[in-house]
Parts: sequence; structure tokens; C-alpha cells
Amino acid sequence: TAVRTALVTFYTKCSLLAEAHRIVLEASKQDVVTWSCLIKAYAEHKPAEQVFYLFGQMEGEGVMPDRVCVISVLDVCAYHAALAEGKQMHYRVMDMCLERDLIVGTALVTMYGKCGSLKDAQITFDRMPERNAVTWNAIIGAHSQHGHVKQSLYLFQQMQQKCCTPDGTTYHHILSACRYAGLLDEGRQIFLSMCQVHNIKPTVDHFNCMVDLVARVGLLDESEGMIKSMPCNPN
RNA sequence: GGGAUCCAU
Repeated sequence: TAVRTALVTFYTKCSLLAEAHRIVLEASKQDVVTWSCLIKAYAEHKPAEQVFYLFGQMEGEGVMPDRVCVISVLDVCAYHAALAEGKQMHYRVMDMCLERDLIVGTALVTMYGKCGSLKDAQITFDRMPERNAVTWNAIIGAHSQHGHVKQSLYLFQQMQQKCCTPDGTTYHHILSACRYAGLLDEGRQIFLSMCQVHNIKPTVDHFNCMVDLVARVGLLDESEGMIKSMPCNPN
């Protein structure tokens, strides 16, 4: 069955999804991993309804989803902002006793965030027994993307108090929040601490936040100067 | 043999 999964992966990478689907259905023993592989491919190339249909078809074949499979479907719900389906998957997660799982929990937080259901994202996050930087990034990003600047800055502070080290993604969310709110001094200070305290090399995305933040406040010369002196290629 | 946050698609 590992060979069949490899074959399905091969077909999906060749964009031969119909062939891949046929191979999955023809197997004498149905397997979650093989199905998950197909679902992942559908997730990347097909409309959301087809992914949900495939998930239902898998269950119809008597195959129980596992955590990896559920995560793929949650990613689809997030990408398409499909809140109703996302909530259905959340119920499934509870049925499967996966609520306390680190990666499933992070996928749920992201899904609720992308669906604009910040309250659910926060509740899910608060209930998680275990969190890592990716989890913190997911909740901070959710608030930042919806303009909840105070809340992102608060969570950024909490993250560090809980001894979780911010990474480049964390700073990207935080600088985006500062840019959105026009928080010049905070943005500058945070940018400096990123470089000096956490030794994170700023990427173009970080610089873009700063260029925009500085420009929005009216400091056009400084903004232009940053573009010219950036250690990476401007985009 | 399939895994979550940003970026890319």
C-alpha cells in the first residue's frame, strides 16, 4: 500500500488526478494515507466542493480519517473561508478526540482566522494544552490580518512571557499590524529587536512593512532611503 | 507513502 501511495503521489504530481482517483478506488484494501494523498492533491488543484465530496467518498468506503487527513481538509476550509464546513470538521476533530493535538489545533486556529471567526480562533487557541511558535503565529496572524492590532501586540508579549521565541513569521505579523495602525515608534523598536535581540535577518517582507509604515506616516525620504539601502533585493 | 503559521502558487 506504500507503493500504491507513491503511485498516487506520482500521478497527482503529473496533474493526472482522475488516474490517481481511479487507482485509489481500485485498491483492494482502502487506506487513509493513500486517500489523504489524493485529498491533498485535490485541495491544491480543485474547488472546495470536490474536496469535501472526496472526503465523504472516503468515509463511504469505510475509511476513517486521521489527523493528517483532517488537517488537509481544514486547510481547504481556511483557504476558501468555508466556515460551515470548517465547523463540521471541528466537530469531527472532537469526535476523534484530537482537540488537544498541537498541529490539528493550529490548523483550527488558522481556519477560524481565515474565515473571519476570530472569537472561535481565540477560544480554540485558549483551550490548547500545548503551543509552539507556529501556534502563536497562527493566532497573532489571525488578529493582525483582521486589524486587531492591540490584540496582536498583546499576544506577542504573552508569547515571549510564555518563553516562546518569536521567529521571522511572528515579526512579519507584528510589523504588518504596526503598519496597518501606523505605529511608527513601536514598529521601529520591534524591527530593531528582531535584528538585535533575536538575530533574525529581515527579509524583503519585513522591509516592505517598514517601508510602508514609514511612508504612511509621511516620512517619504526615509522610506525611499530604506528601499535603496535594503540588504536584499526590493520587489 | 500524506502534516499546521508567513511568503509563493
